[in-house]
Amino acid sequence: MSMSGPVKLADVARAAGVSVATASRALNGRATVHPVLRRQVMAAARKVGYHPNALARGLRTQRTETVGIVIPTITNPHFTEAVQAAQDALAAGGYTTIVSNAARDPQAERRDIQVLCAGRVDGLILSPTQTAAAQLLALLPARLPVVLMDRRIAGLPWDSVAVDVRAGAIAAVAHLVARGRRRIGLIAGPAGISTADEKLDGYWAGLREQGLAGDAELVAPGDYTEAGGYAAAMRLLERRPAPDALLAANNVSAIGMVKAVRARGLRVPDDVALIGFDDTVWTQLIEPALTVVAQPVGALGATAARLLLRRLAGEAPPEPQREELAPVLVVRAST
Amino acid sequence: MSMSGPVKLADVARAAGVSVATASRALNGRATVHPVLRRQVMAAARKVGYHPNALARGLRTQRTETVGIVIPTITNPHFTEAVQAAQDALAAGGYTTIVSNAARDPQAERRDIQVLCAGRVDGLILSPTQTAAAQLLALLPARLPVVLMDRRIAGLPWDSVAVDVRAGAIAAVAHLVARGRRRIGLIAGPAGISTADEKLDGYWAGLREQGLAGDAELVAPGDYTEAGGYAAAMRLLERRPAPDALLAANNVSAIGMVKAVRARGLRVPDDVALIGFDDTVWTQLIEPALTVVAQPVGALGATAARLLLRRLAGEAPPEPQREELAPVLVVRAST
DNA sequence: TACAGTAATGGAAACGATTGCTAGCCACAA
DNA sequence: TTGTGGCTAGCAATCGTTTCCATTACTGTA
Repeated sequence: MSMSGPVKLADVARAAGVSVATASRALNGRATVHPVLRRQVMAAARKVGYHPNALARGLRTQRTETVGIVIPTITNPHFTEAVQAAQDALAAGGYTTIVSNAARDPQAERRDIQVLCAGRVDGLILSPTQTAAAQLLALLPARLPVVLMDRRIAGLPWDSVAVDVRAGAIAAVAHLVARGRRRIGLIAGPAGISTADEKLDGYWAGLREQGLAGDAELVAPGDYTEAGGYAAAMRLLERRPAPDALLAANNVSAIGMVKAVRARGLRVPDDVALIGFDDTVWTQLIEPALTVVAQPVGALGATAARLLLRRLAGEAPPEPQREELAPVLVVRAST
Repeated sequence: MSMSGPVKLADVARAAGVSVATASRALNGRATVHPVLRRQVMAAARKVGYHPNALARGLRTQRTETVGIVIPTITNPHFTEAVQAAQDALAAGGYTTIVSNAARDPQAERRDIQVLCAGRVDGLILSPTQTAAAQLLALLPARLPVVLMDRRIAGLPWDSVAVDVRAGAIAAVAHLVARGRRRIGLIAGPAGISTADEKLDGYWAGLREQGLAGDAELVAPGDYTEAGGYAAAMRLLERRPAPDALLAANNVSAIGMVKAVRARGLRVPDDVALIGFDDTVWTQLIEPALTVVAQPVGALGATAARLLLRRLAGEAPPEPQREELAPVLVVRAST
């Protein structure tokens, strides 16, 4: 019973008194196996505690029924909600999902991507952060179906889905101006990431649309972290004349923004109005509740999954599909 | 160039003018291969865009350098922070990590566990929710190193690490009583999950230690969800005499608790004091800030990783190790 | 020059599954 | 009795690596 290594198909076959081939067919529900033998095999498998080796099976069939999802941080609800939704959709399509959070450094990201795609998955959903387009292409097997989620990267022949955050930023600026704000500070995201670039672009476009010149001094570089958001907000609040509104480029830096405003003892929205990106759990719990550009993160994941499933089924047109989701400005007490 | 299927080692060997054996040795940095040939092979590999097939390699070597982590929900920071920490520790040990969130139903949980462990990983970190001990044992290959994280399950021969939440609940009750509270309501977790059971146990033990009889009417069954927490809090607040304090068994149900108290228009802590479990991002942002039993979730993950790495290295004693981490009561304005 | 000893290479056997092909068996009809 | 055909079961090839083992080439010494 407790002899050598893991129990394999051959053990089942021996216990059932049949060949490996028959055992395999019986367990996989293949047609041509006698009902009696099938039952024998099933019983034997249970008795010896058989678990098929996914590696061997995948090697032979060239399919793993598994897709990989690579996200920058597993601790940001923006991504985990998307993953959750993607996972549900993929499960409905018969695929299991494995998640890898890259974060850390570019090298780790590349390594993680490589580990995942080296034959382990049938497809990939990617939200790359640090790795350039050319490198990504070189990293992945040419034929592997890939969907970019929450990222746009020029020159990659893959489907992609993203939220129109440029429009979101424009809407946020318009809303603030409608509330009488004129000096709007932006806590930007890291340059080079498509979402950050688009938000910055939308910020300027929004000001232009409102007939405002804007002030480069009111744009503080950030890095999508709480500490970065705090520091950026602090710097912006020192500008003179002072900003009468702040816009944080993502949910994490918004936390830093809120803390900075409180540390300064400013009243919201009287002294300064606040807007964040992404509607996370705490935005309605704080006082005053935070106005946000809500992103349909669930739809983000679900759409990515849908695109990938279509590719996997071979039903997608050859040219890359490009889906765009609309954000929603949720107005609350902070503006 | 763009011919059939994925490029394999044989292609590299052909391009470099060597045998597959030599190509393999060169790429793996094995000793006995001539420097010149090695360079040739490396160059050839890069040129043809070679990526080793992890399935084939794993099949041959019987190792994947990968560990799996199965958690109930990827959207709860309690788990994602632990995963993050575990991942860092495992990466330092040379392992990559794949995460699977089970949630949904018991069947999905079992399927996910099985998918992961079927030869794909060298070890497993598990926070099982729905699956009974006996089933778990049957599910996994006998020799697979497993660590239970944030769960205690009797009768399983595996290492485990958990927070002493019983002590946490006792401390919470003691603190409330010291603040003059006598009717303490508990929004419990789902019975059967070790953390929920221990918190409940600690709640009663805490009352006993304070010389209070307690009142079964003040314990509301919950399910670790926001909706459940809201409903439970609402029910508790209807009791007469009314509770003068509420304790929520986890971070998610605490959100429901806070919202219920606000919906009732009660003042915190004057009308009712509040305590939650787990110190998440919003606990300091709300007004008044929430007193919590903070759990060392990072240490939870790191410890799980450490235990697993020891097992993988074969350095662990045969009997299951059992680590316990201490929670910390963080007193804020809500009590 | 011959020989021993070392270093480097290639052939081929695993790893554990799936599956095309062949062949045995049996019933039935001629 | 013999031929035909439909079910089934088994043999053996295959997936892409790694690695054991044998073999070859080369170095240095007697």
